[in-house]
Amino acid sequence: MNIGKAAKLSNLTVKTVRYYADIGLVRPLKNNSTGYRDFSEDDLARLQFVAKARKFNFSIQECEELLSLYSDKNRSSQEVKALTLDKISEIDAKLIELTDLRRQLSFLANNCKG
Amino acid sequence: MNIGKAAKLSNLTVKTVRYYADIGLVRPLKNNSTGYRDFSEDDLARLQFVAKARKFNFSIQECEELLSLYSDKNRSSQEVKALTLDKISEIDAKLIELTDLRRQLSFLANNCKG
DNA sequence: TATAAACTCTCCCGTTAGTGGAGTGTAAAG
DNA sequence: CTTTACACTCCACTAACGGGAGAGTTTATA
Repeated sequence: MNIGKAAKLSNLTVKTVRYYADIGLVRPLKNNSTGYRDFSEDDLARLQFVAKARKFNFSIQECEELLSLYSDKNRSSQEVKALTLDKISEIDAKLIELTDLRRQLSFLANNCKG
Repeated sequence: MNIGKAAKLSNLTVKTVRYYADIGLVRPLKNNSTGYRDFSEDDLARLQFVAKARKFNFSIQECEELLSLYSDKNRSSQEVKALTLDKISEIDAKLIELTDLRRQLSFLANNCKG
């Protein structure tokens, strides 16, 4: 699929998708005559995953680590599992903090006469 | 308190705190003779709040809006309440997405022989 | 079939939210 | 009293994009 469709389906801008292709986060085929990028379903899945993870300040490098869980055959499964569990506990910490942030704001809203 | 303590208590780096002071997010007093910044408890509270909110990609501008809920007397309380409720629903959306991200990773970990 | 609209490309500069380091002054501990 | 820790300014650099120019491509429409 073309970049516009890939962007739409992953909730990213065309600019961002192009950037991700430039840094090798996805590697779409390139049409030799037109130069248009051609994104596969796998590319799309990666984009969708990154779009989510980036929202929570996982850096692009961390996204790459997480993506490698899907595809990298060079890692031992112990290593993969350990890394995954690690990221899950990071997410759990974020969930707690986010809930706390919500509580703070709720408190504000409730104590507001408006 | 000095910048080092403020940084430690807010889980930010000294550099970041200095940056926040530069852009006026906090306005510590300045010792005339030494040039050292002097952070109040209120400054600290602001720093702690921003430290949390920034983790979830609220921009600095949004952080300022949220901080104004605490202190800005020029806003009507309706306006304040509306803004707060708005941010709370953003947080709720983030909570859902984050939970979904966790689910995806858990699935990976469970299906991993490691 | 012409042509306009919509999409794509590369290139380059701008922005946000910082980080790193040099060079220098200040405070505290031995 | 001097070493160590902490503070300051200033400048350059980074990550992760966004804006827009200038040019080619594809699709819809007249």
